[in-house]
Amino acid sequence: MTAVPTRRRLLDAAVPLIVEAGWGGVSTRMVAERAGVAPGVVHYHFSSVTDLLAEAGTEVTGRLLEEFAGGLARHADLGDGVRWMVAELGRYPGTDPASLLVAELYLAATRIPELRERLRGQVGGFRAVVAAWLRERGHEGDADAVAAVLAAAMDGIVLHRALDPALDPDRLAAPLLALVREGTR
Amino acid sequence: MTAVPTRRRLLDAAVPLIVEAGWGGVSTRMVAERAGVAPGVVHYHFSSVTDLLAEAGTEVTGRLLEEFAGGLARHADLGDGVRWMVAELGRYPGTDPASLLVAELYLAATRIPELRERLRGQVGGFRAVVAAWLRERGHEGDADAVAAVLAAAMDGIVLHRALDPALDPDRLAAPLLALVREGTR
DNA sequence: GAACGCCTTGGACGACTGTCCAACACACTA
DNA sequence: TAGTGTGTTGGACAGTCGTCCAAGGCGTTC
Repeated sequence: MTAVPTRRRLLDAAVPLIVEAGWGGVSTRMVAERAGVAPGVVHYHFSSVTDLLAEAGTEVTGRLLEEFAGGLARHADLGDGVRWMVAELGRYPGTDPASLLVAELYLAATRIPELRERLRGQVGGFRAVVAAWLRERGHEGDADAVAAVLAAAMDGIVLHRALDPALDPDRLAAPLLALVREGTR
Repeated sequence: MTAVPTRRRLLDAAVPLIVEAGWGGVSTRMVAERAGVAPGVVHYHFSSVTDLLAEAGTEVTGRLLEEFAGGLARHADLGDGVRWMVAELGRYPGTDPASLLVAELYLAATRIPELRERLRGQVGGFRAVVAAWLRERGHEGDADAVAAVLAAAMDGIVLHRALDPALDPDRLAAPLLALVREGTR
């Protein structure tokens, strides 16, 4: 059996802690304890706790966005794609770890320029992928704008679902379809 | 001149602090100092700092949503209303105090049930107002669903704009119009 | 075997935290 | 004038925080 490097274990321990305690609630000792190492080791591998959290967080969001973009690519039809997106929304009720992590990162990014830059790149890339997907499937309008609204709506829906679990994603499919269909013939 | 009651001053001091330091970063002494009172006074008027923040925050969000609903009511045409909404979005680049406060509250609500209930009520009420507005202006589809997507998209756009200031709200008007026009004849 | 670099340990440091409370100020009623 | 109640003060309390660092464990190289 190969031992997991300490640095890796710190990153893995940080992610669930951001979700449980919130960005500002994660302490050096918490991460160290969950990773099973001494407290001092955090500052050996990372310049600060914030640095560790930012790296651990964006690692996950990058993976999430890539998976999502990959799933979208598997759908040849605009309607199928949107319906798949709505089904995917069902997996993120807003109170699950992934949704909470993303929300924590968005918020922390407003205060940490370096984190904001990383997230901006990831989200911007995702928007570009969606826009390209729209164009390839026959969208002839302002695909960039539609992609931006679509991406923002997805995040917003997850956020609102966290407040109100009664908000049924399936019912939202029709309006989202209308959004995507605009500009096609 | 009438003196502002201490309780009121604490609430007023708490709001900008949530924005500056983040929900978890606001301390008893911070609020007291900014309000110009002794630290102990916080626990005389509120059962905890969290309680103070929740009350101060929802007071502001309630006012914001009411103003927004009122502004929407002034527009007789669906198109005019959406264009007004987009213009309104320009006032919330995501890094302004109001946007940040709302984001902080959304996130804190995932961990504080009582706050979640209050926010859920406010946002639910707002969705209902938008849905009614849609129906009165001739929307014959699932106005509740459209209102939900519209409200979520607004929040999502603010969030994304915080990451990427280059995201131009004006360009998003067309897709949002398509969203609202679905179901009208 | 000695010397080296990488990694880890566990505690020291000063600063800050939320909460609580005895003491006190002031306006009001009896 | 004495008494009561509301509001305020500033510090005590036990705890946690991020960061740093002397000390030591190892595997590799000379």
